Amino acid sequence: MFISIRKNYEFLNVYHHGKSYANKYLVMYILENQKPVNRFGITVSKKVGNSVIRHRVTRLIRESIRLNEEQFAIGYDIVIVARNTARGKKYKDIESAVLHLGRLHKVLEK
RNA sequence: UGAGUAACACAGACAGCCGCGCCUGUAUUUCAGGUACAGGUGAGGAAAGUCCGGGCUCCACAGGGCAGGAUGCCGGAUAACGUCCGGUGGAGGUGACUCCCAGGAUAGUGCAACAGAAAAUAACCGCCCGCCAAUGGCAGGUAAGGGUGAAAAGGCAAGGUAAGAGCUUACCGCUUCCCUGGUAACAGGAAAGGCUGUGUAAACCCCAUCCGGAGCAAGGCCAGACAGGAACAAUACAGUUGCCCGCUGUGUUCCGGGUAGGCUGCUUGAACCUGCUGGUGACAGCAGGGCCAGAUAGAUGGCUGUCUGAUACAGAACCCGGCUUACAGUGUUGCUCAUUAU
RNA sequence: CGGCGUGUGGCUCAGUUUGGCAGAGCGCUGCGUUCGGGACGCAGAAGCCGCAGGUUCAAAUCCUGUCACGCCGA
Repeated sequence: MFISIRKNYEFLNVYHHGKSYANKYLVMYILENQKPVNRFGITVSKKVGNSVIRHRVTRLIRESIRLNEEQFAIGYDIVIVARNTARGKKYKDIESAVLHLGRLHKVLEK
């Protein structure tokens, strides 16, 4: 499993000093961390829905990262924020949104 | 067959591949731990809302009084409850059945808008009688009638009367007492009384019963970091809630500085399943069986295939008993009513 | 886990304590005024008081449940 960002100050650091791109379903913040690994964080706000819907979106994003982790360049902190429109979407939609944002950030190696 | 009513049950399943948390075992290693492999296990009927009750932990092993809060027909169940069961009374339904915060208004206080004479110690119109200056006025009697209102001073009939009136009587209602049945609420019956009083207690209140406070971020252990200064006070301050008493302890407040960790509590329980017994029932007892989540930014997911079609509400966070609310689609059983056939 | 508050015309708020008529300002519509507009004056419309049930003769107000939003503490 990938290494996750856990503490609130780490999230705030990425929000304040990182670069962001967004598409229809997701927002991706990215910041270089001078480490030999990537760290990922997932944020789903209460506006997206109730606990079951938020958890579902979190799982889809996590699965997308797990299956595509080797494509990412090394040495970044990456935070993915789900938007309201992400509720109820299928796995293929979320995966393509993640890969699209990765290409915008030019961190995908393929 | 149709309509209805009540009580339950399910909440997608199976197979393959790739992944996650926990436990156990084996191997390895830098050995309070990490990694790899194998096996086992892994969200709900409401996990939800947090509306009640309890366990557990700490605070004087938990005290007294006032205040405050909750409950409210009777009996029972339970660890406890505002929950449940069985009755009583009332309401709805042809019925099965369902619903009801259902104590006290002669303990006291308050309120009853508008209309109406009057909203609670009744005389506006009307009716009757008397007097006078007589198509009118004054004094008195009268609650049968009128109109107002949500509600009008027991209802209705007969007797009675100047006109009337529980003034008297029959029936009904109410109150008191007695008898019978029932643990009781209450029901049935008999007698007496006089209708001296309406409604509201989900108005204040009274009565009875119950309630100490805080909450797993409770509480305990380990490791680590830092820097102290000022003010107040033993008639003070804190520990526990609003207040007082009692008890215990010695600090409290402000400024500045530091603090991003780990372990435990953490799941064997007033539990669950099956059967028997007792009880109308809630429930209780006995026997047997197995262990059935324990995460800590938070574990159940993705893809493919089959099953007509795969879809509702919704995610444990210390635990348990209830209540309330949300919910696609199904299934089972009992009972009631209507129609038809035999 | 514990506690508090707010839902009323299109918008911002009173009224709830002590039950009986739903109000104010801005905005909107019409008329007047002005050469025209603004300002001003006059008149008017617009609300099942978040939802459901109950108590009461009568509920925005009292009681119960529920929904949404906001805030505070650990």
